[in-house]
Amino acid sequence: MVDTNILGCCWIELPSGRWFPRTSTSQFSKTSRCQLEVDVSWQDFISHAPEGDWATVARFRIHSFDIECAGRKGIFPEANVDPVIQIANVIQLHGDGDVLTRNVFTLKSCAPIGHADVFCYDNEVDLLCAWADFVRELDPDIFTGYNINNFDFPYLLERATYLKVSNFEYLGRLLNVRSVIKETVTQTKIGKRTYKTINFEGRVPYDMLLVTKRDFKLRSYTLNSVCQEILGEQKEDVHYSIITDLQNGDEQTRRRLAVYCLKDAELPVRLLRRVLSFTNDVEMARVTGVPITSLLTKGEQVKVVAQLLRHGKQAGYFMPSHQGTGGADQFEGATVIEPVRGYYTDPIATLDFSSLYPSIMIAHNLCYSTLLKSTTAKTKLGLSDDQVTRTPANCTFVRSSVRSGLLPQILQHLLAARKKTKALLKEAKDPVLQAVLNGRQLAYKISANSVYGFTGAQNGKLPCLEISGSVTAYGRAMIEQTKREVEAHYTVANGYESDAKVIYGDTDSVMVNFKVKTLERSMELGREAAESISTKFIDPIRLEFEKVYYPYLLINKKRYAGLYFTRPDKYDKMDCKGIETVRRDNCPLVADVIGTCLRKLLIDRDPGGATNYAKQVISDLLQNNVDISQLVITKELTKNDYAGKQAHVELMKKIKKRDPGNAPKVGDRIPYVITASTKNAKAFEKAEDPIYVLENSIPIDAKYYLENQLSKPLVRIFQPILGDNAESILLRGEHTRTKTVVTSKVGALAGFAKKKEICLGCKSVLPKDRETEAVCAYCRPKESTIYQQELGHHRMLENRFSELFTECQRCQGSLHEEILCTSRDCPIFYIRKKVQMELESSKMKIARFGKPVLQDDEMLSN
DNA sequence: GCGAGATCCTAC
DNA sequence: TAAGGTAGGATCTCGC
Repeated sequence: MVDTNILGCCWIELPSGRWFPRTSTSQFSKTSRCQLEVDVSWQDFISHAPEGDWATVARFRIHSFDIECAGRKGIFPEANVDPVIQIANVIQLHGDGDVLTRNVFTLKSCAPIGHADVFCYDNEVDLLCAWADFVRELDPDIFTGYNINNFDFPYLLERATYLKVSNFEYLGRLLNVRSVIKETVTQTKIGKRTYKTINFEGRVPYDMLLVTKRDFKLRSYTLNSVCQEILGEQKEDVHYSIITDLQNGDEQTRRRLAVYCLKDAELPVRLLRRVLSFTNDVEMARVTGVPITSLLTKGEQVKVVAQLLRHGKQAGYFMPSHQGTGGADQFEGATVIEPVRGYYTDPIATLDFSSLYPSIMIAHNLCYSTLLKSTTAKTKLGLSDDQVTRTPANCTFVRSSVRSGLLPQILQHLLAARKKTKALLKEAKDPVLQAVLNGRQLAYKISANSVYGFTGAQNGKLPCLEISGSVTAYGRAMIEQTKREVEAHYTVANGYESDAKVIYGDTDSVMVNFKVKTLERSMELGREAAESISTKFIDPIRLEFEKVYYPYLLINKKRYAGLYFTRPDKYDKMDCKGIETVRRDNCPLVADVIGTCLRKLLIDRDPGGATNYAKQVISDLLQNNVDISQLVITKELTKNDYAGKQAHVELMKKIKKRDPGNAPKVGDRIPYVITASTKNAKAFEKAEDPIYVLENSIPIDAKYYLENQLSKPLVRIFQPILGDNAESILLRGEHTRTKTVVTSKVGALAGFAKKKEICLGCKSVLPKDRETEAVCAYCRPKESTIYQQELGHHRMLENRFSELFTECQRCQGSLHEEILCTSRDCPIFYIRKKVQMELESSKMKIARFGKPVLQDDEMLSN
């Protein structure tokens, strides 16, 4: 055996020519082989299905369910105390439009439901037993629901164990194998976290909460909010404290609960049908060779490891088991070209390296198995200069003529497979097949891109900073070279109309101002430049012309907006990068205003209209005419211990005391609004739960929203267009005068402040002895007219309220029941609440006019 | 008032 | 044995 460990980081060459890990045999059998075995076990029966066999995917049986438990006030349900009272089930075949079955298992009687079977049980043990039997008989391929991994499944299993329900836990397809909760406690730098995993041999738990969190960037991830965003429909949101009351009522209130529960089981199925994520995940599982569940519960690493194992085995390699060094040295990343900030009314062409990092790794044969670790390795192995490559990061790799690396092979396979899939996609007619192929080509792309990250993951399975550092170093050199080539070639001296200028670039792209007037010419030059510069790089590195921005607003590094053209005749979209419109850490008001202003500026090219609009919004804001749902800021709670004080963290602590059952946990996004308070109060002291604010009429700090939320983003987008007086135009003017704020029901002063009654006609303060009257002496002659006005206003509010009420009833699917919904994601909820308050106050105003006088016809009719 | 540091979220 | 990476803007708190 020849030890050549200088070649490669930890590989040993055996006489047979095969490559084995340097780790001992015992370690190998404990880790690598285990992984290989798991890799081809039953778990990914789907991922090993033949690649062309997409039709089988469409017939998987999906079982979606949702449980309700009777919790206690202020306490999150605990499985050894609070009973499971209902389980709703919805069954569907994947790819089918129609639901096969709907049913609900209830504790105690429940009135019949038109569209679902109802099974009632007198005791909980029978209910759970029957449900488990139902699952086994149904024999689903896929379990789904919303938050089933972290709530419904663990709760059911814990509850069944507590109640000693016999045989409940046999929920998988293997006889005699129980589904058990495995808890792993991990200590990260973020804090202590426990993960729960449950085995269901032969079935795939596919939690839609995990899917939406992974695939969509949303302000809120409640089922309600997600459905609103993705399906465009709301569901009612019943506060957990009401559920117990409904259960303790009669068969009608339990039916009410069952309908609610059924909806929660049905929505995940609809989500699944809409987002096609399962199809994509099946493809991803096939491409990478990872069980589908891992795609939701684990990170990017497992995919790369699985591919390394699969391809490595084929090529005769074994993967070494790496001991995490916990190293913390960072390596240098990509270059971001210093932007030439401004508003461009010339077309700006964008050139991109496609799949930059994968193509670098292929082009330079960067791999664990081609790295020369020591400086003497080259001479020791007798390699000549043209057999090795020295990277800009000062690392040496052997060329593919000596040995072709494993990573480049994997990447080539992925890129070639993607190309093939895209060609098939072009010819595909069937929409299901199109979706499958699109998912597959996407999986190939994502897979290829995560290989680089894997080599740079220091706490990962097999980090190799020589590779990742070299990749980024090549990238930096390439973007610089591209910039130089463009600016050197496209000059007046070379016969072009102007000297081209690279105004910005990030990692793998350059934005070029060719200083030409038309889209056509810019595209033509862009294509030409991409073509000619590509020839200066090694295969398969390619620079491509992708799009033209016209006009283009370049605010800062990683912050810009522009109209995106791929053809000269019509823009594809307005593209915003890094600007408030795409960020979730501000309130919707800011995102909407900035979005609208940008559209007015870039699409309509109407700066006047944009400023007027912005001024109007500022005026509305200061006059409290902006709906509270527009002012809700959400931020993610990312850890348990924070160094400094922050609004969302302090609010979380407040809610924990007030309503512990509803307290947010790490990983949740916390919604809050900023309320008016003492003058120099910090923002974290003024943050409050939007619903609490609404229910207690706490005034909003409009000034905060103007000064700390709206003003800077507005100035940033207007300044490049209007110049330095943008700020004075927008923020100082008649429209910024403030109106008095509504008084609060809570707070230190609320008990002392005595509201002075004013005349409903001229708004003058009424003298003390006439406070109960509606108008002052001066307005007395006009009293009838003023009354009519108030009445008209009151009626308008009544109509508005009844419209909103009907809308909520429609949402909850019933027109003759009380509305229980308190969804903090629903704008209608906020408006309904607000109109209700206004209606109350209007009623009181009208009462001040006294009893209607009978002679008045108008009043008689009321 | 200013700068450092923490934090969030995004671009690539 | 849980975990792709770095660059970077914006905002807020806190200490000076």
